[in-house]
Amino acid sequence: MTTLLEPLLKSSQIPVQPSSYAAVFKAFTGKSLLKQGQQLHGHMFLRGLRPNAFLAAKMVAMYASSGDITSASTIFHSTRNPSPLLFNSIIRAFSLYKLSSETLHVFVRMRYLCFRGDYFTYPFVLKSVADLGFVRLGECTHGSSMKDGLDFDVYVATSLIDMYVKCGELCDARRLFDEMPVRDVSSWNVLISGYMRDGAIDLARELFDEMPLKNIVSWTTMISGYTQNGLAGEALQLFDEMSREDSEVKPNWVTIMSVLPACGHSSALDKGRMIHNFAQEKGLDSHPSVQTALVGMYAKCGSLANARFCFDRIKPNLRNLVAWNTMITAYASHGHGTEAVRTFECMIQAGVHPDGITFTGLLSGCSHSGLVDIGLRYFDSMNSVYFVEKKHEHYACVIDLLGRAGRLVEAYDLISKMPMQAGASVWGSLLAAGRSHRNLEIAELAAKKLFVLEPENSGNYVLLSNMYAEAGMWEEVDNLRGLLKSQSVKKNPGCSWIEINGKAHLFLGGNKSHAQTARIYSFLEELPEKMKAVGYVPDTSFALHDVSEEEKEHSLTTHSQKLAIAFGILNTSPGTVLRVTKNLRICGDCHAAIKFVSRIYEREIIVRDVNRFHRFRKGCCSCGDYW
DNA sequence: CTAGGGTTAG
Repeated sequence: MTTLLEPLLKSSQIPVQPSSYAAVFKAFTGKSLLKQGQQLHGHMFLRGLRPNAFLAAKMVAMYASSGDITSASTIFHSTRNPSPLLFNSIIRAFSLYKLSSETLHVFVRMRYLCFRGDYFTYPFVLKSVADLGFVRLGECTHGSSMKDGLDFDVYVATSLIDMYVKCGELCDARRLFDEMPVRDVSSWNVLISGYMRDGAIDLARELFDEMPLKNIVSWTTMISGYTQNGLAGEALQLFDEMSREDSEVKPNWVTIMSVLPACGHSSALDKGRMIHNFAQEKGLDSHPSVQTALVGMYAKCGSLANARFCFDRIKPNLRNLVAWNTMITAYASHGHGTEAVRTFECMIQAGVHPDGITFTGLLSGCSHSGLVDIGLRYFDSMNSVYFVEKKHEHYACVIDLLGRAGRLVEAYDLISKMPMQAGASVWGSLLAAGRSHRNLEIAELAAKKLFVLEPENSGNYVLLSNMYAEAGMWEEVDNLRGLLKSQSVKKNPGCSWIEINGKAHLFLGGNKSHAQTARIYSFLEELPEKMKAVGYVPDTSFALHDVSEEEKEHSLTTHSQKLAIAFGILNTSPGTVLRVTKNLRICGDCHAAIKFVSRIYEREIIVRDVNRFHRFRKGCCSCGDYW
């Protein structure tokens, strides 16, 4: 491009026609040639040429595409007779920079000057409206597009649907879609995405099945929609379907990035590895966002080493906030607090500014590793050093930090000093702390708040009930059970799953429907004796039943967690690492039992519960019994 | 010119 500029600057017959300049500005647009553009601008200025509206439009486009929105804005504002083209250029520029209110401001002025919007104007204006989420404004814009006779233009109508979707007006979006005379793949995609974001999975699926032509975005929208609605299985199924050889669409990097969290969610390590290999083969693994998604996938599948490996493969200058956050959270969930802290400091060194998510990761990392004072210091520095607002979730982390360490009074004190109303996560942390430090008074206090805040959460009743049971307070246990019934709380059934050779095997507590039930149960029946021989004492306080000690012990042996581990030991060769995932928090008895199992059978067992990872080796757990 | 996106405590 410089070749275009040099002769122009040196030539004795320097162009005087604004249109010549305009042509060169246009040539510079979209090629990050800011320096050359500025040079040309300066040259023009020295020649005393004031840009007309047409030239200004080209300059705006050049500056906007080169990252200098300020200059673009200045040029727009200093042009005296703006044309519709100039308005379109600046509207496009502001909208791309997410300067939504500026976009609308300019659009209003454009209307005031009685210029018609065209199909280059409305999509950008509507995008800004969508970003702001102002339905009323959207309706006005809709009306305006009708007046200009463009409301059924494919682009404009699709943008209108997207706007209604993003403002939460799904019905209006649907009506418009149904009325459209001509639809585009994008029109379908916009609505599908809207339904998915609204959790209307079935409606999304219906449209997807119905649409005449699907492109890669349609497929990816469905996959990420399933993932975000917690339907990992459906996401993976759809991914497989579209990856078949005869499929007319091919996954791209966005698809890969969208499907990886589904592997993470279901702890499908083998599946995740397969997708990683697939991405490598197709050259789709070089994008930093894909690499970040890989870090998250490996971390959630229990493979911290692979997570770190993928993180290191991201080019240092491309490690953005999300990448750092993912790595910090990975260490935190695996109980590697010191590493989380070290990673945080590296991030600061690298000049990346932390956000709220960084601190939830960092603080929970400190919490899981007992780094109480370090955590408290970071909490204090959030506002003052890093200018990150302390939000409710950060208080929840710090209450957890103090609570785990047994500093219950301080934790309670902090709750009373919170600048906002303490919610369920804060009281939940306190309840857990009361439980693990056997402080019935604190636990009762927290539980009472929780019964009001989230009456449907069975976990709270179970936790308190277990504490009553442990203290032999059977009357209170009965009362709680009554309360549980009257509130018609559904007990969230515990389940665990293990992946063997790429296939997931799911176990429910006490369930006997698995094909190998007999083997599993006989394995588990022999287990207590073996464990008792090396010093195990069952902790029956984790069984929520007012029954004899013997029976309690039995129901413990069939916790889903133990079924999955028994199945794993029976179906893998000696020495294979077992990875088990549980939908609830791991119970104390299972935790103790797995420690023994890891020793007796010489296995490394990695357990992921709702909160974190436990890595059992040689009779010890990575959490140091601190969870 | 419109559509799909990786990180969030307990």
